Amino acid sequence: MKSQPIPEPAVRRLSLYLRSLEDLARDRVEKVSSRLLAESLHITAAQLRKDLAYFGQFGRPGVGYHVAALINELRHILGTDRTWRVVVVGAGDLGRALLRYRGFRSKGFELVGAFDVAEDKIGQQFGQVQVRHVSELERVVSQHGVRLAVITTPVSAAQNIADILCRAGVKGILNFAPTMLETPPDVAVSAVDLAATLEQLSFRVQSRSSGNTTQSL
Amino acid sequence: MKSQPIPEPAVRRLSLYLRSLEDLARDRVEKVSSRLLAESLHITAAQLRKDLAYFGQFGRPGVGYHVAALINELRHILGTDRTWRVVVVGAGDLGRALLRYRGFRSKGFELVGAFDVAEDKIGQQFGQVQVRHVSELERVVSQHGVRLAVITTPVSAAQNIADILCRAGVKGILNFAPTMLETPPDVAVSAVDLAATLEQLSFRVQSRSSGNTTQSL
DNA sequence: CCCTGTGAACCTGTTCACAGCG
DNA sequence: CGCTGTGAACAGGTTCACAGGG
Repeated sequence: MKSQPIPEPAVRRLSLYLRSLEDLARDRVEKVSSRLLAESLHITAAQLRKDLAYFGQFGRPGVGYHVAALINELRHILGTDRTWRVVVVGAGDLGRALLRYRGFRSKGFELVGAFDVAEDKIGQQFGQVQVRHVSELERVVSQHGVRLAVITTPVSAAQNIADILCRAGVKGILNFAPTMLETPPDVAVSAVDLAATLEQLSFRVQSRSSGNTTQSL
Repeated sequence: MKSQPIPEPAVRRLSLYLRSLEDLARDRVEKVSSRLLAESLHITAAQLRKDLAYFGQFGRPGVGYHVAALINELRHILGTDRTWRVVVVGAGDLGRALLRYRGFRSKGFELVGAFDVAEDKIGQQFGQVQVRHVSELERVVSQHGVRLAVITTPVSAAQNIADILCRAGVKGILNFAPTMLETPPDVAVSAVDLAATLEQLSFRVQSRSSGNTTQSL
C-alpha cells in the first residue's frame, strides 16, 4: 500500500461498501466478489476494486473478499473501529431527532452531549443525554476530548457555535444550518442542506434529465 | 444558450449561489461580481462564471450580475419558481422534524401530507399537516399530483414505500433510510445518509488529510 | 476458469488566460 | 479599467482490458 492521493468520491463510497457488507454479514454471507457487492449499489466492479486498492489488497483472486475481514478493514480505514464522542448543538426538532436516532451507536458514534440556549429546553432529556446550556459547551467538549460535533442551530447562531467548537478542540463538524462555516484548515466540515437537496430533485425532475443517480453525502 | 451536457456538480452549486444571492438581496445589495459571490463559498470566480454559462448569459461585463434578476433565473433553472407539493412518509422523529421545519416553504416546497402506519400517530398534526395511514398514500399522491416525496421510514419499509410512490406518479424521492432504493429510470433519488456522513468526517479527522471542504448534498 | 489488482486510455470537470464589451 | 463569457490546457476520476494468482 503506497501513499497516494485518495479520490474524495472513493472515500464516500467506502461507507456504502461497509453498509452492504454489514448487511451481508447479518445474512451470514462469508465471501463476496466485487461484482456482486458492486451491483446492488449501481457501481461497477472495477470501480469498487480500484477504490479498495487505494488502501491495500484485501481480496483473493478467484475467491473475492472475505466479508468479516473487509468490514474490519473498512472500519479501520474510516476510523470507526473505535467510538467517537459527538455533541449536538441546537435542541430544536432536528437536533432532538438526531439525539433519539439509534443508528449512530452501532456505527461507532456516541452522542455524549446536547446544548441549546432556550431555558425551557435545558435539563430535558432526549435519547441518552440531557440538554445543557451552551455556556457549558466549550468546557464539556474540551474536558471530554470530544472531536466531532453536529450543528442544528439557526443560521444566525451557527458560526458563533462553530467558533466555540473549534476553540474547544473539535476537528469535525456536521452542519445542518444552511450557511457556510468558516473554520481553521484542520477542522473538517460536512454540510447537509435539506432545502438544497430538494432543489436538486426539483431540477432533475423538471429537466427530465433524471438519471436516477443516488448520491450519498 | 446551446444545449450541452451539464456537469452534475455545477447544478449542486447553483443552490449555493442562490442561497448567497438571497442573502445579498436581503441586505439590499443590487449587483455582485463573480469574484465577490464566489469567495464566500470557497469557489473560484471562473468556476462560478462557467457554471452560470451552462444556462445562459446573465451578467454584464464591467458590472457583474444583477442580484434580483439572477435569483429569478436560478429559481427558474432549478424549477423552484413555482411551488412543489411534497409528501413525507414516516412520522418518526426525523419525519416530524421535517414537517415542522419552516425553511422549505420559502424555497418553493410545500409539505402537503404525512404518512405512517403506527395507529397512535395517525391523526396527529405536525406543522401544517395531519398524519394519515400509509394505505391512503397512493390515492393522495396521485389525486393531488404530488411529484416529490421524502422517505424517513425504517430501512425495512423504505423500498415498499418507494414502489408505492413511483406507482402513484412521484418523480423525485429524498431518501433518509440507509438503503439503496430501486426505482424506474424516470424517478430521481437523492439519499441523505447521516451515519455515512459522520463516517466521512471520521475519516477526514483521523487521517488528518482534512482540507476543510464543505460539501453540500 | 473465476476473480483481483492495476497500468493505460478515456472522459468529465476545473482552472487558466484572454478577447471583447461597457 | 473591470468584469463577463469562453476556448484551450490541465487535473482528477472512471472505465477498460489484461496479467497473474488460486
